Amino acid sequence: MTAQSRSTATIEEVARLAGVSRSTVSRVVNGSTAVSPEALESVRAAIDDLNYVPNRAARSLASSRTLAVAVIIPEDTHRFFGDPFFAAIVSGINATIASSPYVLTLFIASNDPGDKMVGYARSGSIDGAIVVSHHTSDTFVSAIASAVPVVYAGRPDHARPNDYYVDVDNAAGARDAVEYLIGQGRRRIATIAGPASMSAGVDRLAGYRAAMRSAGLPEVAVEDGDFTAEGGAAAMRRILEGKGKPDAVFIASDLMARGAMGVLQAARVRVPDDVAVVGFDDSQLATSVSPTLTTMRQPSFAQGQTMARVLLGLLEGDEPPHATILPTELIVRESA
Amino acid sequence: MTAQSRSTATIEEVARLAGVSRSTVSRVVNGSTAVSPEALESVRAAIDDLNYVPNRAARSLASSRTLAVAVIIPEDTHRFFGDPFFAAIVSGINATIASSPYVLTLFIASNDPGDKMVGYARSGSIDGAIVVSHHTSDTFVSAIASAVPVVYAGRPDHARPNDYYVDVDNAAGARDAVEYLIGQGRRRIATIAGPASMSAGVDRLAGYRAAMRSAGLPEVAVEDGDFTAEGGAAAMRRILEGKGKPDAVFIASDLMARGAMGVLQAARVRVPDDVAVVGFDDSQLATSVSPTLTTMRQPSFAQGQTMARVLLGLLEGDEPPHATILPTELIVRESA
DNA sequence: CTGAAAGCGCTAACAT
DNA sequence: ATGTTAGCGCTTTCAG
Repeated sequence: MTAQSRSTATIEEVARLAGVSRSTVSRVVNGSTAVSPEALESVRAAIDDLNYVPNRAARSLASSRTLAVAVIIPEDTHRFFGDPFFAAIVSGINATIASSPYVLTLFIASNDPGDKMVGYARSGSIDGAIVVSHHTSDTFVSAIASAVPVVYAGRPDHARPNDYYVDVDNAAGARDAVEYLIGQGRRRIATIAGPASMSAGVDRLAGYRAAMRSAGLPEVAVEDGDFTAEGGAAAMRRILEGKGKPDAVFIASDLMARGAMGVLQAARVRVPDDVAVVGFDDSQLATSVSPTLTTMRQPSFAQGQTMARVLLGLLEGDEPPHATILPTELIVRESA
Repeated sequence: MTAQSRSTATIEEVARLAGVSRSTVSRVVNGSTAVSPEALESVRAAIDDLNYVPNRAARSLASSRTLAVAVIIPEDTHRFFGDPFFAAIVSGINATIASSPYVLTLFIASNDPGDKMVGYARSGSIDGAIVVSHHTSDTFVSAIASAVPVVYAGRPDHARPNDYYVDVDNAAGARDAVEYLIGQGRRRIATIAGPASMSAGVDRLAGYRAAMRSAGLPEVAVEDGDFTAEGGAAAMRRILEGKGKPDAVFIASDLMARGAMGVLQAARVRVPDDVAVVGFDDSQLATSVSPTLTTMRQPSFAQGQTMARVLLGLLEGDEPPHATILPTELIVRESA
């Protein structure tokens, strides 16, 4: 049996059965108020009888809207599924879109030359998109943005004034984390930062610096850990080999923190007794390492929800804020 | 800026610029051979010039195919992202679809009353679907199946003769696992099974029984563990309290095996010295427990690829096999 | 409140 | 090899 053979009733047939015109059926389907109770009733009955579902292509062709939005993830599947950040974000997006008339399609870009996704966006298949990625600089993302309204997760690398994005307050989060360490009496606080090419990396480092500056404390050490466990370990090694022995380290991601804690353990540095450690993300990792990690929680689920809300607003013709910044929250555990 | 304002060129404009008819442009776009080199050239140039992308809705309306397939996951997002099985399956599907002309959209059914997804399938938005779920009995899945060709992951609960599915050889896998234990000299082999409501549970139990029977060994204990860690623990407790002290346990999932091993540990039963344990899945868990788990590996990525291939075949009008069964592989680690 | 009519952008016979 | 001609199923003015 082929797909073609499984045809549904058309609006024409519904109209005939209901004894009205196509227009009236269309009005009922689209919830127009200007329909008499009797017409409404008979149309509804006909729709039920025929099990009618409007053809999406025809509808979209006539109205030039699809009632579909896409989540676009320019990452390979491995990374997508391995990173809890994506899970939380997508769950949030999904939760919000599910209770709207829109349908959500998820697009993972792995192995995709880019053209297929861009073509999809430009072919009028979706009304809008949410782009979730660690590297928003992909050229094809801007090709999509020129075709449909786009909302980004996190501040885009080269954010333009009319971009829309939802970010967590990385700078404030980092500052709070460092201030917590200071409040604990720590004075020689180092940091392991994310890459300068990512806004989260930049902002978290800025937060660290702000906190240190306003407390009048010197920056003991600043090392780049590349947001990976290995990078975090290497950075920690460099810090230990340096002269400024720290009594605390603010580490810009849990993954890097795990790497760093391995190095501390190997060097027989006690956490938190000798060196306190604060991470960032509050991923599952935070509770699976030992000692458990004190870390800044990112509201990723809420971020997803918010992005969806912004996009839906955009599609309704509202004027949502271009930037929405969500607060973070310190989760205190054993490491600091 | 609204979506409507971002219009693309139409086939009409391309035709005019190229100095040919719409039909010729359509032929070029669709790769028909019956086009003269000159026409082909000028059409291509015009397409480039105008940055033309065919409108998907119009195309789909005229041809009644969408060049889109969906992966449908009737699970909540939490479960979807938490279970590595889905990650592997979806990656496999994605890998195969990516190198086809089809576009893949992922549909997670959480919070969905079902109607939206069914409507989507019935509205002619997709040419076919792959259903990946732990519980294939959802009624709305059959509603989808009546609208477009569907391929299932795993044998459906009440498989009908013209269903298409790709499964792993659960029975053979279980038998091999038990035979491995027998080969190790184990004689008093118990099993913790999955629920009788799931084909994987049924088939793995059948495999255990077949192996025991043909070795002439008695079934020491058969307990249901419900495919959860807690269920596995409870089942193990029941086994330990029973009279037939086992020297090995075949456990139908890694998750249950983890629960069971916790109980063994608490009861000071040494693994594998006192009791050997073999799991099923080869999930990440298998290497994160101690001792590491000997387990049957499921080829989930390949299963995804195969399902995609079957679906594409179906859409091409081929007649792929209704059932495809993939072999499993024993991964020997420390627990047996 | 309702119907008639004109497309939306494309494909697919059918001619030529 | 190419153009002409009907639609695909729906929305949307525009009359009435």
